[in-house]
Amino acid sequence: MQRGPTLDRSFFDRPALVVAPELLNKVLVSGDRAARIVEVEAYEGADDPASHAFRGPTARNATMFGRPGHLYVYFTHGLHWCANAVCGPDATPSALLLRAGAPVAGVDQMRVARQQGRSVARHDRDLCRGPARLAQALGIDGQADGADLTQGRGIIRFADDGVDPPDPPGLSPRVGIRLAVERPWRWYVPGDPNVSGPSMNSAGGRSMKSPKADW
DNA sequence: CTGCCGATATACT
DNA sequence: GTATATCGGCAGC
Repeated sequence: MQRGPTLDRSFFDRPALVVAPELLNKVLVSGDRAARIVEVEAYEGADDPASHAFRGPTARNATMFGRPGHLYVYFTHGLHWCANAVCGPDATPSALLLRAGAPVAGVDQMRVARQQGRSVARHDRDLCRGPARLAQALGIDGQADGADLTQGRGIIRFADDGVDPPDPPGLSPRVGIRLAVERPWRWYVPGDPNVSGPSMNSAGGRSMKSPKADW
């Protein structure tokens, strides 16, 4: 499986804005499947109107108010699951939405998991590009909410396989929100084709016609 | 590639 | 009733 140590609690027990760029290029392991995280977004608490935690704890967002290093999984739009890594400080809501990854192991299982009814991911690039796709590809759903990511033997964890975070990382506003859109709290790996949404890259010779604004 | 639209759980007014 | 941290299918370019 994946080489390298499992990220421990001290890694996550810091503000999400600090952890975010360091989490890029770490490997999210779920059973026999793994994806290199190439895009994350930070969400805070009472001062972040775009966050689920903005209005205080509920049954759904309880994990966000819990301990750093756990997985917050929520259901959205009536169909999709999305996964977050809870950050610090302890007992204050703070999390990183895992928005996209590059498949690195268990790709066959990912292809199976991503086939629902008639929908089929036609390119491997579509397996983990997007928060709900990433969760589905890795088999993460509501059962994984609250899982401890820092147990080395846990089913879901982050491995550091020695690939450094990008320097500098890409930075932009968060995707798909209406409030606090001006905050540049989305980090990504420049040039990675698995990044969802706007990214200042054309790695692999992809088009990049009318240059989109990028922070 | 871009844009529109529907599916529909959860939280909220 | 409305809004939402999304996605897939389709139309059109």
